[in-house]
Order: sequence, then C-alpha cells, then structure tokens
Amino acid sequence: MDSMGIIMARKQTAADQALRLDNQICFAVYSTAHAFNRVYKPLLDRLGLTYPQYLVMLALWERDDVPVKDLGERLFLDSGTLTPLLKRLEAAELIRRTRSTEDERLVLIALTAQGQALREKAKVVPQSILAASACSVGELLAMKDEIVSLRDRLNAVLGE
Amino acid sequence: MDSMGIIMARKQTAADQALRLDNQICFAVYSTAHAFNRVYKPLLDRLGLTYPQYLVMLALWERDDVPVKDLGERLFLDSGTLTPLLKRLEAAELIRRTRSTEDERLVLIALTAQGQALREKAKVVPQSILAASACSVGELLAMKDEIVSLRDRLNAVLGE
DNA sequence: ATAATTCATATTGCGCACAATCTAATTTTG
DNA sequence: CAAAATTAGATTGTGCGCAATATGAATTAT
Repeated sequence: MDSMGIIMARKQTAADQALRLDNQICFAVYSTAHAFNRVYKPLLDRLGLTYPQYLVMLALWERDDVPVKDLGERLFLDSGTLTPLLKRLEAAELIRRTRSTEDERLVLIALTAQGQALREKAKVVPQSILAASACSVGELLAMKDEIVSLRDRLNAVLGE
Repeated sequence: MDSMGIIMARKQTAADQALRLDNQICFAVYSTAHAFNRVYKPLLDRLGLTYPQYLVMLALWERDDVPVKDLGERLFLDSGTLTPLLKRLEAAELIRRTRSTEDERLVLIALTAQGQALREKAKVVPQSILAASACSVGELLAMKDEIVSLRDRLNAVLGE
C-alpha cells in the first residue's frame, strides 16, 4: 500500500510538473514576446509605428512592390490581420496599395518616399534593443537560430 | 575615394543587416509565439479555453484564491487584459470572482469544482506540445531557461 | 466556351494586450 | 483625525491575430 502510494505520488508529480507555468517553454516565448513589445514601444512611438507595423516596414524595406500574400508568408500573418494594418500604413502615407493590372486579384504594396525615408530613422532601433537585451550579438544570434528552428518545426506540424 | 566608398559601403551593410527581418531575435520570438498558439489551438478547443485562458488556469491550478493583481504579476498581464478574460472564465463556470471582505479593493479568484476538474483533462496538453516541437525535454528546458533569462533582462530595463 | 475549382483579398466577429482614465478603498502624513 | 497619496480593479479605445465567410478574378477541366 505504501509503495503504491509512493508510485502514485511520483506519477502525479511528473504530470503536475508538466502543467507548471514555469516549465512551459510556450509561456517563456509568450511572455518574452510581450517583454520585447514593451521595450520596442517607446522606440517605435517615435517612428509612429506599432511593432507589427514595424515588422511590415522591415519586410518592405527589404523588398516592396509585392502582393499582400507575399508579406503574409514572410511574416506568418493572414489577410485578416494585414488588410487593416496596411490600410493604416496607407493612411499614414508610408505605403501605397494598388490593384495589379496584370492579375487583378493582387494588391501590390509599395513604399512611398516617406516610407523609404523612415528607414533612416529606424536604423537606431536595433542597437537600442541589443542594449536592452544585455546580451552579446553572438549569443542573440545563436538563440535566434534555436528559436527559429523550433518555430519551423511547429509550423511543419501545422502544415500536415 | 575608393577606400572611403568601401568604408561607407561596409557601414551601410552593418546597419542594413541589423534591419533585416531574419536577423531580428524579436521577430523569431514573435513568430514562434504565434506558431505555438496555432499548435495549442486544437488542443485547447477541446477544453473550451483560449491560450491566455489556459495560462490563467495553469496559474490557478498552482495557487488559487488570489487577487487579480497576483495573477497579473505571475502572467505579466494587466487588469485591462485580465478583467474581461476572467469574466469569461466566470461565465464558463470555471472560476468565481469574489470581492474580499478584508480589503475591498481586492477581487479574489477561486476555482470552481469544474475548474479544478478541468485540470485532469488538461494533463494531455503538454505531451502533445512536446511531440509537436520535435525536441527533447532537455533541449526545451535549456532553451526555455535562455529565453526566460532574456525576458527577465528586458523586463529589468523596463523597470528602470 | 462554359462550369467548377482555386486563388487573392476583404469583411465580420471575437478575444486578447495595453495605454489612459476612472472609481473606490486603503494607507500615509502632517 | 483629515488631507494627500497610493493601491486594486474596471472601463474605454485602439490595434492586432485569426477563424469563418464573402467576393471577384484567374485557372482548370470538361
């Protein structure tokens, strides 16, 4: 009876451990994403951007004149998120949304002169974040690669 | 002039690299959080919970009869997020919200019998996530610790 | 060529997430 | 003790994030 009790107690402990908030990598990722957001906020306020808008601008600074779909694939976001966000960026005159004449299903997103110009102001952002992370570039890059590889495995499961 | 040109080109490249989407650890964290959310969704649908609600339940399964503030500190969320979320959990009869008689500023959150019972059904969740991550427990824990340490450094900067 | 399917985007509805503001209760201070 | 400051929580408004659905254009299959 006692030995059974011990076995049960150990089994419970294993399952209980798995349900502990502290042990959940997902909560670590979730809460870190929020922490980043809060660190970015004052920096991005100066640019007049939210963090998701900043991500869209980063993507466009690399390559613009692209359909919404393309942005969605690069950022892992769908049209329900991007359409209103892009309309706000258009209202801020950072981008233009034009229906493609070749394939009228496509809405092409292009930077305005202002949108291009904002890139210069944005250059100070990454170094501020680096400082806040109190981490070396090497450590951060290594960690980033691990996280990305985890993300890609998760997304692979979803694709099945 | 040519050497100056090279120097400028190198400087630009360094700044440009920092603005690349791929190089941003924050985007890695952000997109991984979304990937986790999408993997959790079908599992949590069976429990009738969203991911943030699941986090609240995890916290309560560890310790309930706590004020909203306490939950907020454990989850890094504020009352603007928690109040409506907790009202939905109350509507689902998983928790009870009662104003403390000792300090009437406090709203104490306690699990109902249903809320307690849900814990058993939730025990299958972590192992499903582990499988989806295609990662060993050891690797995940190591990664989790790194991410948490990064999060805590970011939060420390915010606290200044 | 027409019908069926697929595709890109938009819309709606719900649930976070957080800043800013408000109310009411407690604590601190003079 | 009374005034001031602090605290806990609720409310409001804005912006994601995504599921479900709708619309219209392009592709394909017949």
